Amino acid sequence: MNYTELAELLFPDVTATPADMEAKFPQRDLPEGAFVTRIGPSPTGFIHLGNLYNAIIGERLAHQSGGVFYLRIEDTDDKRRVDGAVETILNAMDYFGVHFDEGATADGDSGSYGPYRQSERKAIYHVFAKQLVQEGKAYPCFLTAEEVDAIRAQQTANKEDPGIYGKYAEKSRSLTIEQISANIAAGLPYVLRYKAAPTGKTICVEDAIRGKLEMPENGMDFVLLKSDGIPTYHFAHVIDDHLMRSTHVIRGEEWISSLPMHVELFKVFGWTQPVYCHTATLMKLDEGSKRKLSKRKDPELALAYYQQEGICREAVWEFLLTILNSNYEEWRIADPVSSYLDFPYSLGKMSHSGALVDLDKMRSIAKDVISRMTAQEVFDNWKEWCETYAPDQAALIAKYPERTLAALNIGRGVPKPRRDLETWKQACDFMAFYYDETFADIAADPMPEEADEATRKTFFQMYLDRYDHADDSAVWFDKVKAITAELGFAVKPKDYKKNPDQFKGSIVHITNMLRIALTGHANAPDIWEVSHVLGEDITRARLSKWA
RNA sequence: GGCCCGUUGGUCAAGAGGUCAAGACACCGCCCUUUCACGGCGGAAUCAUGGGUUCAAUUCCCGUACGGGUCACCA
Repeated sequence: MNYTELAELLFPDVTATPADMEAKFPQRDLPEGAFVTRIGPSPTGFIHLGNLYNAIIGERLAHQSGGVFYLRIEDTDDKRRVDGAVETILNAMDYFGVHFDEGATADGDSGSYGPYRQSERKAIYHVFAKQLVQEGKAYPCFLTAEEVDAIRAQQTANKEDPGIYGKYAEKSRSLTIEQISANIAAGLPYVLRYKAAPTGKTICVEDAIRGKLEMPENGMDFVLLKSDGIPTYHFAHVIDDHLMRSTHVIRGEEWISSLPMHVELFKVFGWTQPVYCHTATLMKLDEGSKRKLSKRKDPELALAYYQQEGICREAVWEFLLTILNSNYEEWRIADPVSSYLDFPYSLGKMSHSGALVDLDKMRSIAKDVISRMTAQEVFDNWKEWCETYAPDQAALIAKYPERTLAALNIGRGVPKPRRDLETWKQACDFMAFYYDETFADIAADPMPEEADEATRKTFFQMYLDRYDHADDSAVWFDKVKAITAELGFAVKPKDYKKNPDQFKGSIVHITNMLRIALTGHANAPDIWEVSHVLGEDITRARLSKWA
């Protein structure tokens, strides 16, 4: 077989050479130790936590080292392509603050190693496919889907490894150039397969996360180019990451089993392999056992979920960082003010096993994140979220901007800020009592039983009689204490606890009544502060209902 | 089924051949407190399992179980 002739027959239009490609996409001029990383999502219209998880690793490694982080769209599968999916990816990454130095954009590319959509790189792949054919390392295969299925069925029946290899590849491998030529002339579709030459050895790859990975070398005549001339993931990955000069390939552990194919291709091309970083799968606790997060069953897998719930981007980042690097939490405790971007992320601290996505923990982190913001930051972020997801709330915020800001300021800016707010969605519920429009809808907590109805009425009358909106917090509280004593309640909760028979209740119950009347909740911020945010009219109106 | 990856409390996890096996979230109790929150103190709770190697193994090796992945002209 004359391979040069075959290569010309298969790729008559390809005139560029691998050397041309090397020249066109030269080594990057980057400082020593700079990482070049990427994410390569498929535009299926669904972008999930795992995408963000890997994106954060790549982004951190690249940007911490003065390297490059880029976006490549892996759209080699026509059937799964969804219109607008690239925008979805871009929007989600932007929302979560993941920025690319180069790569696909909504309507094109930015950067000099493109195109960054695999569907637009056909000519590049064909240069290397042609090279492989020329060297006798790839060949056309005219097997139909039915024939391949039949082979697999037979292999399964014989308990053999499925696939096209060895004797099962013989039929295609032994085609003469005349037969191939005739087939092509007849318009028969074919794929280009890699011609495996297994030696029975074991390959060994040093994974940056997992350490040494050992497995049998590739023995399959796997597909390089599909019948439409578009490459499979395997071929595209090797060509792209080489030509785009990726130094590190960060991808999910589901790729470990195809590593032999990739290693083989890097070897036959004579290229140095990037460093592989295979990440653990994100898991979920379901009925007591761990399982992979599922697109169908687990809404929290989709990034859109976090946007809809209003979990702020920093919280998602910090949560992911805590499961990404085991020392992140300690770092954060030691340094509660710095941005998470200041954390020195490292591959060595990554876990090998699948982390469970614990929404409780994420909420706890979200509380911390929001508690560290200024009132104005909370105001802006919350309002922005409401504008898309809660228009009624957005209208209220717009109607009462000062009151809202003042409310958000309660217990904030102090060393130990309140942690009332966890998500923007939850903020709508929490903040409802600040607006008469939504206060009415709150299912109020029950008044404490320690005060019977008569006592309660008396209390509110006394309170309103003596209430002076101008009182400062100390004067105001002295009045509360005076009423408490007059009504036969203990001013110090401890006294009531020690001698429950001597008192009707304690000041706890008194303030509870106030709080519930004012906010509907037994759990709410400081009463004096709330009163002053609401203003005298609203305060008196709400309390009068109980007098 | 073959090949591969993994397994430290409920969860995230640190850890080293000899430790009282960190820390965080959640939980429970107490304290502080005008509620809540915050904070403080304390508690319960873990090395999947069976064999080796070793003076000593949760840590190293082998097997088993369990979980996961993968075996496409999908990524």
